[in-house]
Amino acid sequence: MNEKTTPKRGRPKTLDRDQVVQVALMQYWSKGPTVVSISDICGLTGTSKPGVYREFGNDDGLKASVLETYHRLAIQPLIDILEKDQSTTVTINALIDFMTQDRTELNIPQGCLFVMMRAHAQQLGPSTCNKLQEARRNLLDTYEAWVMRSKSRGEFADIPTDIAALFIDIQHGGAMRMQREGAANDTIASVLRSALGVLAMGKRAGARTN
Amino acid sequence: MNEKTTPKRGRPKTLDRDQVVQVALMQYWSKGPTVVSISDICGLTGTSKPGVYREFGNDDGLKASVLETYHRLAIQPLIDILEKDQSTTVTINALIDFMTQDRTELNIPQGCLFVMMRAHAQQLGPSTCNKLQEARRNLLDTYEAWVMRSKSRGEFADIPTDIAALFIDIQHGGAMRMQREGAANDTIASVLRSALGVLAMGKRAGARTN
DNA sequence: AGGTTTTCGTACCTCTAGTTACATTAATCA
DNA sequence: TGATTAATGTAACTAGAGGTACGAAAACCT
Repeated sequence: MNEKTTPKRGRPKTLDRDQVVQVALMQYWSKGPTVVSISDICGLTGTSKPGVYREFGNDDGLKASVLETYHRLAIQPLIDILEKDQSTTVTINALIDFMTQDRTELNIPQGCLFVMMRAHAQQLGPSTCNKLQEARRNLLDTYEAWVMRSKSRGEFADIPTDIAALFIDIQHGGAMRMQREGAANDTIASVLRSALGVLAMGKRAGARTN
Repeated sequence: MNEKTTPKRGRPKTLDRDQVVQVALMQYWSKGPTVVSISDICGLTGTSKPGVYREFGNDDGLKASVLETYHRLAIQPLIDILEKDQSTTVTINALIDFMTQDRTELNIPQGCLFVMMRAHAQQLGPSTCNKLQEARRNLLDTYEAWVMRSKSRGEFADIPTDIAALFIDIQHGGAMRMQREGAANDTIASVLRSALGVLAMGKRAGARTN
């Protein structure tokens, strides 16, 4: 049910929801989610403010929609890498390659909108924050599932699963932030190799129990 | 020269610069540097807005002053740990202990103002950004110096110095962000042990050259 | 054609941020 | 006492943000 019914009554809609989301997405991603105003987006899309408010309710609604789209667009590929059943080291390398792609030649902004939004959560509305939490849980769960599969193959270091997931999350965030601040992708890749390299296999000297 | 001359001429100053900086510091630290307004700080310190502007020039000036104070207060101790000549593992443990102190019982906000400011750099003025860069270079240099000393003692893993410094920076930022988001200090410490543990000694299996 | 329905966009509102003009106050000096 | 100096704080201003009231427009149905 709830098929996109096409009621022919009334003035036809001209507002292009997807376009607004796309433009907002690129703006938030390239300039920061708290720096771009609704008016900016209206100007860039040629829509009116009431149009945007009719479609998304409010600022929070727009940002939440954008985040949803961003998840499909930029986070899912990362998840896909983790869910493909490959050896641990191959997956790690794929992750690194994915994170350190050359963004300029793909016309994609540097950094990660999800990571940026997390850092600006204080200035975001409740729906956006919910979606943020959701996305985070989703990612952490994916990390954990991957770690557990890796462990079952005996290919993973002796680190508690939840800790490992948080560790990966930190490296991802760090890489995205470095990229955003202009670091060379080679440099970022080196750091990631040093960091994620630990996860594969080897027993490490036990860390202090403290 | 330029001793704090105490000219008795004119109306005596009542504005307490240090108090304003302290209050602003705590506000920025606990609520985020871009969420607290000048008016808020005026309200909390009982000073007038023109008073603040006379003293700091503008928002940017106040934030820059706060960051300077924050550096002395919260970053220097971390630097001190690194500059104390101790074995690599002892230093690492000291770093972890320092980062995962219980903040609530010390009446110190969670997280790190410096890390937060970096994430909000787009919304900060030029002086603040300069001080931010400066502080970052200072930290990275300290990391590098420590790494080199560790290496010369043969106590450090086979990782390029600059990469190691960036790696440490990421772990620090990650830990501070986790703390801010409410993670338990024990959890954070576990992640840090897994992460920083790599730095000490052992030859690791060479990461892919790619 | 005239009513109905749905969307449109101009022009506004409110609120808060950063910032400043200016008259006032409180001290010293002559 | 009155001039000088240096600080004070009230009360504004400007700009831009999020958000909305409301009449016009564009389709349909009868």
